[in-house]
Amino acid sequence: MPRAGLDPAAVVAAAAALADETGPAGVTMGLVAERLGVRTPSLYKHIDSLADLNHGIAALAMAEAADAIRDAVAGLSGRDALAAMCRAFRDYVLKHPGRYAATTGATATGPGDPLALAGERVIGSMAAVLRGYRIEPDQMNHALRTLRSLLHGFATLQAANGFQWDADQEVSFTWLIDFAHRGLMSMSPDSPS
Amino acid sequence: MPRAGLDPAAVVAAAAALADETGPAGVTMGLVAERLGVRTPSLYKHIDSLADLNHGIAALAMAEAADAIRDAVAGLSGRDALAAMCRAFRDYVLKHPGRYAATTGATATGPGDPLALAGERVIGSMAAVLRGYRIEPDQMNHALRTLRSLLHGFATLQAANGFQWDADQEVSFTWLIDFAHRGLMSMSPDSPS
DNA sequence: CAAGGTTGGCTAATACGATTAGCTTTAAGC
DNA sequence: GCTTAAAGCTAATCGTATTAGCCAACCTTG
Repeated sequence: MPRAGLDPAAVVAAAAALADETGPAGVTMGLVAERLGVRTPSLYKHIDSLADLNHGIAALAMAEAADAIRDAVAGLSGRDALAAMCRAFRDYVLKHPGRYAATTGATATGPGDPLALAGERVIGSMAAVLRGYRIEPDQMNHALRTLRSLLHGFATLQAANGFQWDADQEVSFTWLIDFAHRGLMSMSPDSPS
Repeated sequence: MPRAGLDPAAVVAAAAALADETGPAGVTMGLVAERLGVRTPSLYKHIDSLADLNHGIAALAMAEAADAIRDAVAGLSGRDALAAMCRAFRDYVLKHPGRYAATTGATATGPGDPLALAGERVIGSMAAVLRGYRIEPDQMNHALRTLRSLLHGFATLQAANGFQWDADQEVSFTWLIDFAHRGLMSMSPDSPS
């Protein structure tokens, strides 16, 4: 019996692809194994458990999202950077709804956890964008959380088809970006109360 | 063997309580049955499946959230209404993280689905609050989606302990409300671009 | 190149949770 | 007091995660 040449990253990658196709609940050890041309128990040579596999998918998704955002905002600033970041994040989640869904509920085990590190990279790119707005330094964390909430919320709701009625979601997202831009502008210290 | 006097609502209520205590993954037919003093198969006299039970939990959570928001904004308008609504929603999710988590991923089966109806009630209260801002009628849907995304995102991230660093989350939420208020104000048609 | 140990795959077995089948008793209505 | 639908039970089935233990394939080292 020839070897399949697997490693943890390959298993996680196959599971992530499966998650995107079937949804997070469709990620089963049997299906992942089948896709890799291997029997189910063999997966345990590379991952600890299904929970561990989901954690790996979440870390992969967060890292890919961080890359997408970093690339999107490179060379941009101000409102252009904000818009590019929002779209990059939203596009990533729409393109990979299953693996991003794995991040909801996944909790980092510690500061060195790849999931935590990837999350830090996302936050870092967001912070760079926010530097284009005149936010007081001691309010930066609040602004980051708010922005992250806005994007996470929109992306997950849209990915889950949570928006029932059918006004164009692309127009809504453009509206959201405008709203965020104006809100951030008005939070600068010399803006009227 | 005396009867337990169950009905679908009682089963869903017990499951929802369990979800809050153990997380959504902890909701198992066996545990729900045990909590109701009944054997597992008996639950199937009241619900169709575990998926059906989760759907019921989601509908319950959405209905309770709708009630909380309705009560919170009663008699208020403008910025006060916005703040009260945001806090009511956030507080509800923090108080019932498990059952609210059931709404992510639950999808309404049709227009008459209780989950859809409860969602409409939430949207309705949000729309009432937004009427205090001068939003163009054809942009109301965009504003609703944006507001919902913001709240859903913040509440779920906080409930999942997704905010790693430890700046006071209450202060962050106050900042978020201020941000939303200013953003909405500036989206009025006579505001500068 | 041959020996030996480590790794990655396999089959078989176990455990647990969801679900179904079919029986029995309760309780509600006539 | 009967009849009957509903609500509970036990027993059985099935799918999925996980573990145990075996064997072949690769890598190392002489």
